[in-house]
Amino acid sequence: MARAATTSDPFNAVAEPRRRQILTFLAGDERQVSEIVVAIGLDQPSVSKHLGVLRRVGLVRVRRNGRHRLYRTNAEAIRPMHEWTATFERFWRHQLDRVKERAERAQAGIGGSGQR
Amino acid sequence: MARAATTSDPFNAVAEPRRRQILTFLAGDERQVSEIVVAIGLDQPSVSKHLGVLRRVGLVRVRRNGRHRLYRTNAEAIRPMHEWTATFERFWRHQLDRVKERAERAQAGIGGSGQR
DNA sequence: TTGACATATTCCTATATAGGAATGTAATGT
DNA sequence: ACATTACATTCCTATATAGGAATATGTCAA
Repeated sequence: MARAATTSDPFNAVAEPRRRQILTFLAGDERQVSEIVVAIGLDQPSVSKHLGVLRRVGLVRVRRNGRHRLYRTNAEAIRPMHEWTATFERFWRHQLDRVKERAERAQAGIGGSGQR
Repeated sequence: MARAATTSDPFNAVAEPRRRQILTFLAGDERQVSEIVVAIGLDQPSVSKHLGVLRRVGLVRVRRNGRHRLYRTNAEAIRPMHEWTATFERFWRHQLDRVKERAERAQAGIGGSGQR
């Protein structure tokens, strides 16, 4: 089997760095495609294709205005990823505590466990 | 250009649902590969390959114990993703506020803006 | 209608999988 | 040494890009 489609879910869509850039750029205000092209530094067709992927998974919303299309990040769609990563928060806090403890033991001259 | 390697960064590594499952499973305790195989329901070689990807991007740590290898999630490596998604938190709060406002206006019988 | 502008879509190709099958390798018991 | 257990790695194939080039579509202006 090949890798899952970039349009299968937000996790796959944001795996591409350019798309993360675009989402950041579109987080605050609506922008037209030509502005995104300038900001990201990719050619227009590539930007449109990335926007297509982001739109299919609901990470951006579009609105037409004359010949322009105004895109904006749909932050709500990022929330599930935030929540998934949040489930690990208590674990990285624990890890930091263990590092701190180890440093304190070293300070006290007790010596390390030697676990590589 | 093809898609970036799954080993290029954590974002690409967690795009695969099975790898997210594995990270969740390994978040609390060390587990040996055979336990992961049972828990995830994939065959052993596939699990080993996923673990290899996760290891290369630093999302898991391994330790040998006799013939077993004990894997554990390295939560610290998930933190950058948590922080990236967190930059959108204020925007989804705004969105929720706007939805709420709209609902309140509708309740008051003022009517919507009609913006589709 | 014709032209210009803004954006989307199609075609093409090199690349990177994900999983299945088969095999390689390290550690332990006898 | 040999069988066994526990994993990792290699080989194979169908699939899905990402970007570049070219083209199509949609909108407004005269």
